[in-house]
Amino acid sequence: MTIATDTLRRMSTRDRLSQHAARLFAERGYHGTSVADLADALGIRKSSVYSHIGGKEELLAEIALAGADAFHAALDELQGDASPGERLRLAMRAHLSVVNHQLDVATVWLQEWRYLSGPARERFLAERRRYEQRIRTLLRDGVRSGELRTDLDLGHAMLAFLSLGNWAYTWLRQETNVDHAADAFWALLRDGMAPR
Amino acid sequence: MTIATDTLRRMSTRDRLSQHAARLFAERGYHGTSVADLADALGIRKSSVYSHIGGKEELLAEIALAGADAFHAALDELQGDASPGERLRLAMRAHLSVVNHQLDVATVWLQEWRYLSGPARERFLAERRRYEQRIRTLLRDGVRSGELRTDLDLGHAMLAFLSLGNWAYTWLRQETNVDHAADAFWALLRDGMAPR
DNA sequence: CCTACCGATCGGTAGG
DNA sequence: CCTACCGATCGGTAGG
Repeated sequence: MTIATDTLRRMSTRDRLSQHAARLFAERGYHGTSVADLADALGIRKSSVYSHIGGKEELLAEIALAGADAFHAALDELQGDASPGERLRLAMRAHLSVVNHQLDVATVWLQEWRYLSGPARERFLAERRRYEQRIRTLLRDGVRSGELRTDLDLGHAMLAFLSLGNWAYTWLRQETNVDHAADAFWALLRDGMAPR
Repeated sequence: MTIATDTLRRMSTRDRLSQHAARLFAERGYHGTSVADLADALGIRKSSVYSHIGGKEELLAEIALAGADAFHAALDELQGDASPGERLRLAMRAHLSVVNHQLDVATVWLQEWRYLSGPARERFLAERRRYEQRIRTLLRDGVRSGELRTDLDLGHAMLAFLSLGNWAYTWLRQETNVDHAADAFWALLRDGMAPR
């Protein structure tokens, strides 16, 4: 997400550090971004960055978990009274919306997390598994309601759903109408490419 | 692809260098892999690596273009006498087969290419566009044959097909039956998740 | 948030 | 493929 200059000025140095770190990790990769690059983005000395963080990997962990928060929060807002099929359409909208509006954080969540180690890595993987389970549950509910076929393989269906949602970080652009794209993707997954 | 030790011994140093570079770039990322890491993998000194390459980025370019070769070659082997719908099923098999059997090269092709610069980057992007066009043509042929719906959005359909194929590098494992997974994916894309 | 500094490592070259 | 070496940069610390 692009942040206006006056908004950045009002943010705390710590928050600006996270913003810039997400952007640079997404653009150049975690290993392609130095602490000096982060300091330059903030207009301070490299050593001063360590007044705000314990180490570089701490930033990576924070951003990866911010990605977890964003994707889970988007699912939380789904209408509980909509049909399961409808909720799946809205889930695709929610997912693509996070990818589009928080592309930096989403890119770290999708790609750079692999450089995490220790407990932060375990926490990340747990959040990702939980997200996958939530999508799987929505699909299962769709089968139960009769909107999806009874012989649907939930594992493959979940992988397909998330493949469409996740790979979007490679081609989504600011000007893309994400709701339109999400509806088209869900319609494709639901109805298939063959004539009905 | 895992290479047997005796096979590695029979390969030229240059070829072993490419093998190890693909593996390390895929595992640790391009910026997370040093020339010293490559030298260690070969059991030689860092400076000796430069007897074989002009620079680190040259290896990245070579591996990324090897990915292009692998994906295009897999498509080349498609049966021309099969129906377009059947060719799409085989194209998904071909794509997943490359991802599974050349996971290192595929990972560089899918992820690490973004650290390419200059002409190598342009060549990569041209190959990727050409690959996307080949998939799009297969889909168009499917519409023409009547196997796919006439109102199919070829852009979204191509993105969906490649999303399933590309994201597979994150979850495919050696023991996965890729032909089975590819057939399941293509059946899902063709018939959809809703009952027919 | 600064100056000053640390040992280790970076990609790469010279010359054999 | 080696020894020896280059200047630049790495993540990080001490002490103010």
